[in-house]
Amino acid sequence: MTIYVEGPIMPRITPERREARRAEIVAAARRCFSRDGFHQTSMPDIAAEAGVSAGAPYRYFASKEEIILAIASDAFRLVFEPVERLAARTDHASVADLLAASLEALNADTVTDAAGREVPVDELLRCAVQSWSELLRNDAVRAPAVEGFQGVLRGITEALRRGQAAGTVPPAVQPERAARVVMGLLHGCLLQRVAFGLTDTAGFGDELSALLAGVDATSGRGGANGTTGATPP
Amino acid sequence: MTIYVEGPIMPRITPERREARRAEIVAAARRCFSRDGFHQTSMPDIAAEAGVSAGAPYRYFASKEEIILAIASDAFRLVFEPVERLAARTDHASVADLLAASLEALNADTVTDAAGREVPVDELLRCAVQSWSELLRNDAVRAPAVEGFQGVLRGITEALRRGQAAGTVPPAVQPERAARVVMGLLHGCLLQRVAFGLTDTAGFGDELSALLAGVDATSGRGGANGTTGATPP
Amino acid sequence: MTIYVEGPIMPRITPERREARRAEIVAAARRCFSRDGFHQTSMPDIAAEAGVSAGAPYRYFASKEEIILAIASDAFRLVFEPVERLAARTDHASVADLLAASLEALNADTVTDAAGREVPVDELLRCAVQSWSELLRNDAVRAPAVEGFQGVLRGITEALRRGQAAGTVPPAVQPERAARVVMGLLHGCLLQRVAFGLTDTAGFGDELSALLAGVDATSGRGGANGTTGATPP
Amino acid sequence: MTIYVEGPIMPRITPERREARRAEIVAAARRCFSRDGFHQTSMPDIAAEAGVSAGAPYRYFASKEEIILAIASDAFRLVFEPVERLAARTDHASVADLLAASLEALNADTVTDAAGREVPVDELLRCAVQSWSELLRNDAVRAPAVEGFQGVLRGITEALRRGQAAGTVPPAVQPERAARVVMGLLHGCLLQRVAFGLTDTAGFGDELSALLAGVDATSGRGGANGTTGATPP
DNA sequence: CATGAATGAGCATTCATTCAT
DNA sequence: TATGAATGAATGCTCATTCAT
Repeated sequence: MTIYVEGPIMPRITPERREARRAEIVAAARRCFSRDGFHQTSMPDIAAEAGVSAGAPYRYFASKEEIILAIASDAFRLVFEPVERLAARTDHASVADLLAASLEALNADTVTDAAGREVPVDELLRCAVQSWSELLRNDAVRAPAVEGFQGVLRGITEALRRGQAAGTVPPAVQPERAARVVMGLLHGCLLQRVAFGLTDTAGFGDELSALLAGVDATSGRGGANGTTGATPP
Repeated sequence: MTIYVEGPIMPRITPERREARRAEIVAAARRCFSRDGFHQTSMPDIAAEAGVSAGAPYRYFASKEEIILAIASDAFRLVFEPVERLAARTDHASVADLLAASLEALNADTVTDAAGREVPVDELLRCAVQSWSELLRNDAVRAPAVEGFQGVLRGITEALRRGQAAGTVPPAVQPERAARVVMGLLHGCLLQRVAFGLTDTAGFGDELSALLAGVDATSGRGGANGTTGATPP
Repeated sequence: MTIYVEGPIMPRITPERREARRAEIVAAARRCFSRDGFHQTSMPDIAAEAGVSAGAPYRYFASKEEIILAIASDAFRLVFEPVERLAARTDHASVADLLAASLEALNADTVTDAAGREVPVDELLRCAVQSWSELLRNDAVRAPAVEGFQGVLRGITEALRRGQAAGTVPPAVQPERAARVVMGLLHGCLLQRVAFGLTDTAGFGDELSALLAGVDATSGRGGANGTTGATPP
Repeated sequence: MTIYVEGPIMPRITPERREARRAEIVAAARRCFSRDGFHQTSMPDIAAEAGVSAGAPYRYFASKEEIILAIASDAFRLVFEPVERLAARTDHASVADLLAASLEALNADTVTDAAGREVPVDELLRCAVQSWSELLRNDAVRAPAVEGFQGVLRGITEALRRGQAAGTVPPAVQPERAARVVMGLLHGCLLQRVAFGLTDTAGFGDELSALLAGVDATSGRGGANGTTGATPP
């Protein structure tokens, strides 16, 4: 005898499984994009890399652009989050500290994403560089990127203000401008690593410290500062 | 309509005319690339923008990639040349001077190319960002770009060494690393300008000076702003 | 959620329930087809409109074509049945009577199908027009449609013959040809209603009467109505 | 020596050649559509039928829909033009004359299009039936079709009014309604020919005459129309 | 039985490139 | 030389259908 209860029938795959599948597709897309670029990668390429059929990605993303957007977001988050986190919690960070914190993420081999999955940093950084191109002409990429960037800038600015109050940041520093310098160095370092083959990013942060500290160190001397072209006799 | 009588072989157009035509095509491509991106621009788009037939660009460039390459080269040259030039000729440049010199180019509205033609800086910078994506996976773009970058780096390094000898650069500075910091700031600033809408690049260079000078300032000197080459005794 | 215990084979749903489900799917398909056309409607569209899963329609129909076939049949039946019914039972119908009977169905808002379900006439008529396209190249649609059409034609022909015997149809009328005229007017009227926006189908039938009666009128006799074929010598 | 005059260079193909090529593609599409239907015909099918490459049709039509539209227009024109032409020039047409004129076109094997090319009538009529489906949900097809239809209706209406003035149309006829009857019969006849396999459209028009004349005949005037085989003495 | 994820062939369309004129 | 028509492979995406759960 058959007993049955009317009611909605459960989906064939659990939300976890679905999420895992989506992540596989994202990971495959990231590998493809990192290797071949957003526009040299076709949707069939992504499907093949993920080991699924050509139609499968469309059950998880409405379009190729949506995949690009997801990966660009991940990439920007990787770059922005560490420095934002430090900026949020410290009251006596120096400029060099903030930069060092942000560069740290670039030096890791992998990061762990929100769902606990390991993601190769190098892939994400290569996607980040491509996302810069993308945001030039794609509002869906630009808007959140710009907003995220401004958020980080604000975070750093505030941290520097607190640092000035705490005496760890020189009073002559203009927080808004310095925040841009920190982000500029971060982006510049990122680019050197992935595009120009200079993977030694550690020295990068160190050198800013050295530049500042070096001046400081010599500060017995007067015009230790390089800007002063005219060092007095 | 063209009427012509066959005769002894001679170029149908003068070399000057040919060069001008090529430049028109490059300029059209640059406008398209700047507006729509390398891969969203089709060859017919470029031809239409240049006001020539679909086949015409192929008489000047073997392929679309070659046009991209030409424009990427122009873009990299714009970024590298000013700082390289300063580095080559000065014996007592400070770190901030070098950065200021390189940022200057980014602030102009137009530059003059090798053939004396005016080129909008903004277009070139947008193409530069896209070229970064391109060089990730295109050897023809990467090789000269990396070489150019290393050349600039060497130039700055040498200039800093000479600066240390001259006393305008603190001895604690490591020239190789500092050169990378300068280029990192240059690229970071460029990106902020074209991708994140922060066009105030002037303050950017100023702030590095301030950071350095600020430290200095704490050691007794007031001059908050590093750009002032002329610090009185 | 469905809980069930295996047991002796028995239908999981009652035949009534199954039939009702099938009817829902047909109704959903009819709405979709009427709105978007046979070929702009996808199977997922139909399933969604019916509120069932994508696979469900395949438990009732082997293919999309079978659904089209079912609906085309309904549509043709709607058009053919009323006139066939009148033709079958009358012994003294005039040409105009037959036409009027067939047009009546087109003027209703809904009809009741074999299972007693209300079906919007407009939906069915729109499907009928599409079925004409379909039968041009689909034998499964054409064969029954042509057979049905010929059946109606025969029915009308016979009715006209009986009418001639009864004196309600003029002897000069050729029954086969007149039957085609009746059906032609029916189809033409249908098309005007659904495709050309002329919903006033009532006047349509009236006018044929007028045309016939009008001629009659000019010949001196009062018989205002063409249905009165019975002009005695 | 080469003499040349600057100026626009002529296109490689003459406008005539271009027009001929376009006509070939239209003819190929018409054959495909007539055989397989609008939506079962793919663009590659059309290109192959025309003996050109897959991309070629896009140099003449922006999209598949545009090809459909062009052919639907041709089809509607074929149906509307003959009756419209007669209606425009006659002052003493009878209802039967107008119908006969419009049916004549359906009986031809080929018609000559605006550019003087022979077009098989059967193909066009099959496309006409499909266009009826198309106009149900495609505004680009519907708008001109409805407008054309209303134009013909007006033309017939006016002709009937003039006929009433001339005494060739009975005064009891309501011109608007009769015009719709004429068009309804035309469409119904068309459908019988292409969809239901009844190619004898001649008898169709004859019978309307018979229906009218038959009545008339009984009133003493004699067999007005040759179709009425059975004119009693 | 019912679900809905998955498949994979197919489609409309684009575009880098060629080449007859 | 310059033109622009033509090519044909490739792309993003859809959808009828299947089948494991």
